[in-house]
Amino acid sequence: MFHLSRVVILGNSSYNIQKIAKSLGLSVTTVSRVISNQTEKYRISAKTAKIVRDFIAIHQIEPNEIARQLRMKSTKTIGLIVPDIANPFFSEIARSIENEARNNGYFVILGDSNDDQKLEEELVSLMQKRRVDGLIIAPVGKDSKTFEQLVSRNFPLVFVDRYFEELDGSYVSSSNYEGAVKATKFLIGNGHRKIACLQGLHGTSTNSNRVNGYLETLESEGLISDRNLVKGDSYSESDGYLNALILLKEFPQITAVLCLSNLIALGALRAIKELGKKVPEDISLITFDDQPYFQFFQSPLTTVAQQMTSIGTSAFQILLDHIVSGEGFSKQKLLLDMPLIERESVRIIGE
Amino acid sequence: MFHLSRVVILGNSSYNIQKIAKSLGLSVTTVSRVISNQTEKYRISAKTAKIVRDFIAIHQIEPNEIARQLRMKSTKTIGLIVPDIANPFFSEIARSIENEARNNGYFVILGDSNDDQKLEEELVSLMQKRRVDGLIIAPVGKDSKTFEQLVSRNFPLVFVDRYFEELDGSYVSSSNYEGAVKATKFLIGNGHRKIACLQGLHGTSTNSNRVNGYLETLESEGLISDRNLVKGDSYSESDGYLNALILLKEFPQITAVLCLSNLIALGALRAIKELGKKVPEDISLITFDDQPYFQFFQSPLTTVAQQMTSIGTSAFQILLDHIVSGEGFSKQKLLLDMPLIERESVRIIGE
DNA sequence: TTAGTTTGAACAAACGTTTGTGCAATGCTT
DNA sequence: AAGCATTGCACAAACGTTTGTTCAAACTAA
Repeated sequence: MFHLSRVVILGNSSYNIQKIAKSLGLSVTTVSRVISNQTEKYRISAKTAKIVRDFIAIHQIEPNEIARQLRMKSTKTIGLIVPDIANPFFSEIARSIENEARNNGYFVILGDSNDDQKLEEELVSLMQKRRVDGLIIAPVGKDSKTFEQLVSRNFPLVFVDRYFEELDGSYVSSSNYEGAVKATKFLIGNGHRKIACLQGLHGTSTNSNRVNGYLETLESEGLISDRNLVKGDSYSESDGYLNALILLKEFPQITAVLCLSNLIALGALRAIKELGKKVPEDISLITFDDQPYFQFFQSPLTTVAQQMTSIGTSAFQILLDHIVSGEGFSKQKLLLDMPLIERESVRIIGE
Repeated sequence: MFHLSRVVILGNSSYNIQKIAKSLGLSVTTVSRVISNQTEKYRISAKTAKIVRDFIAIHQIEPNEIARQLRMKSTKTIGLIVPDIANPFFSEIARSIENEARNNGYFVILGDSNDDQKLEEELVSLMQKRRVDGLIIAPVGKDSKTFEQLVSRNFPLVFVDRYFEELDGSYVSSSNYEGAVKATKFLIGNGHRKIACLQGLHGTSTNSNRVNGYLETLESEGLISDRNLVKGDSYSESDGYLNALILLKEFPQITAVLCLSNLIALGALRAIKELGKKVPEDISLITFDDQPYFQFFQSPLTTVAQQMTSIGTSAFQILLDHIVSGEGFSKQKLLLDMPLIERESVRIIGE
């Protein structure tokens, strides 16, 4: 027999629990129960358990998780769909979700919708096929129809960043209205009267809330709120650039601009530079979404920050809660505080 | 009968192809073959195919992908493990990989190793259990032992960014040596003689290549290469900060510093600022890993750029090649060009 | 009409787990 | 020594697909 049993097999050489069972003269059942630590419940002797465990350790066997998923009807996987994983705002959220997920035994499969509604819908469908246990989505945000069925089926789902008023789904976002109020008041407090706003995607919750906060603050502070000073229709750098250009040419009296995203701010900065103007000497600027590197800018940016890490961990916790409690879960809507971080991009205008 | 068949069932109400078959009075086999577009091969009539397809469309059925994966022994999923998904360098790579993967019918599951070797190893193991078809890993990088078995088993695997000389695995990275040479020559060409280097994790391929490029260029250009001017042991912001502080205090004669990562540069900048010095007036700076926002810095940073998108797409293509060609695959080692992007963080020193 | 061919679909095994239940063998009690 | 409780493990079905093969019905040709 040449001691065949002593041949060393490296790595995961397609061993499965059936082969383990055969090699050890045990039943598949027993092996399975040892692996899943059910030895107590099913009275597997300590001796047998050790034999199995040693064998697995020596041969470095990784039991087939797919089969387990099929049998258990649970994949221990969640889907994460974001509009742009390369945007530090979303990648920071992704990081905290991944961390939280892993610490709770879940995997996350990543989908980048590229801010495209169609693609987003496709990703949702694909992830359903994959039988993810739940979804965390930073939706593109204009249209809730993709998610209606998911929500009405009570499928575990949490929106982050943007959400839908008309949909009774869980979400975690920031108190965007209050954030905008804070920023606008700060500008007014520093003497600014002609304040423009570079907005993001029209019709998204995030955007509406911020724009409303901005407009209503202007009015409550006794200034005129001029819709013409609100421009833009995307959270992107290019949109920020283009509209900053238009805005500053059209209304030279503008002394401050409120940017509704980090990318928009980058675009605005590019436009301002190109026009030969300076921040904050010529134009003051406040933006949403704080980034660590903002402090190193020519003029370190004053920002309204989102608590990305908290958004991520809360979102996962809510999702997990939904997954485990199933039908009995009641939707959670969470709005996190937005601290104003003062740096040097806002000039004080004397009266 | 109350026309029960007309009850509208919304969404994926746990329909599977068995129930479809039963509802339609067909066999599971037939339904499966329609779904997988094998109607030609198995001669399913167009009429039958249409009936099945219509039924699926109406009821919005998503066939169970898990069962398919089990049967097919292929998950159409790859694992992506990076040290820090919140680092724009890695998130950009992640984006291009996700894109490329989706366009080829693959999903990517995300793992953040948090620059921790232990965690990285665990992630690899977990992903093996999940039966990913392949792995793309930006390894922490000090120790190749985690991957030895994977490579010797010829498991589809591509390293990005960092890799291991001693391991015959595929990788996609940048020509780090040449990049460092370019940067160092640029500094010397601008009159700098005392050039320090803030390095990343010691013992990683990326770091060694860059440090060697730096040191050897100093010598080839007739300057003294001083090992004491090379400090640091991590690609992180905090490491950059700490070592910049030490370095600048210890050697006040330094006129330029070469940072081996974007995060290190951020840390160095913080230290320089704290010491009351200015870039480039007091200290010139070049860093690896270009970021779009570098142009807006107090002193727009001159950088040695990596082609993140190309790294990602190439890595996936190589991986796919390995997956489909199986045993017959021959390893690919790819080093992408690193363009030097000149901005304003390097001062010209007169002789 | 008969034999041969083509068409359209079904049977059943397999992928690798988990788990309710059954059943010897052993231990304990009196 | 007999009866009962406990211990330790195995049987077999189920999860939802895919696919080689079989087979009846319909068509074709002579």
